[in-house]
Amino acid sequence: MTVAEAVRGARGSTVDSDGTGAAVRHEELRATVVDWFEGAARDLPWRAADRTPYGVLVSEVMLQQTPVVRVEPAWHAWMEQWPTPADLAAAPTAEVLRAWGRLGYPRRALRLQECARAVVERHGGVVPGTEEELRALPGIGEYTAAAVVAFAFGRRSVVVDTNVRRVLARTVGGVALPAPSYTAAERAQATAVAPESDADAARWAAASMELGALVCTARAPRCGACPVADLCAWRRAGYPPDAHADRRRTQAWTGTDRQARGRVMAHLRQADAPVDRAVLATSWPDAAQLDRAIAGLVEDGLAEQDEAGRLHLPLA
DNA sequence: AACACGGGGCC
DNA sequence: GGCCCAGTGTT
Repeated sequence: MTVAEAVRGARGSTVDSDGTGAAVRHEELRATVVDWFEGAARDLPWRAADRTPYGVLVSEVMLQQTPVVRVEPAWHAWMEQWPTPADLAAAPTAEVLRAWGRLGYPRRALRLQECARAVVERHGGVVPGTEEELRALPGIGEYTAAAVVAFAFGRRSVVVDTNVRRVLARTVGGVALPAPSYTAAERAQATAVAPESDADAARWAAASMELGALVCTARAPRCGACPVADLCAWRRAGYPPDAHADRRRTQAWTGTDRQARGRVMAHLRQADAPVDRAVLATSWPDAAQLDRAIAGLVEDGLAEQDEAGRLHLPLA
């Protein structure tokens, strides 16, 4: 008998302290999703038995807004080149930015190296295991701190990423999608659903994320393959449509300052010597926009100018 | 609370 | 061509 079956069998006798049935539903939801995860979990390298907290941390930072399929090869190369925080801390920043490649949001790479340097300086090169210490590191926010605590250390935390938000919005909230930005109410809901024990909380975190990534997807949810379809509030309500569809704005891309920044970074990554602004101008037609991009990159520490005004990636 | 911040793949 | 992705830091 699986855990979920045991829970379902015991449902009639389960104490329902608040009279709403919420405790029972949470328990059944968790147990069913965790059971499903046992057989459905992807075999990702940062989940391997020989994983390190540093490897988990690197994967989490790379996964901030970048899909798994694009992170996996970059993660392998990164871990081979810099297996420990001390290795990353000692690397030339230009190499770090080149290894980051086209993962996007290169400031994350900068912060990841700053993070490694902080780990060396503050924690003797050992990734800390509490949310408070992790949150104090560059590039580590609420989500990543919770994820490292759960996935690297197996301790309780409330891990809420875009997948978990969607799973809870649907199964518990009964709506198609969560609000455009993360709300305090969602945090409270996620906290209420999270199991008490370290091991159960860590399993639920991984399993609920995986359900959102593989089944309860944003675009075309595979409800026919969902282990919790029969207790999903959204399904029970008849799949009402997204109520904030009008408030979701799509990010412009073509012709934007962001694209100009990306173009300059791509040029600097492949250059083996400082690049003159006139050369960069051949790859971006709008001079004012190019100047803004360059100024922004220098401001962010992603590029530097030599005495002749040529651009290059930060050396150290 | 609202913005800025990459890039690629899929419908 | 719009939408989405294991978010964070700043204003």
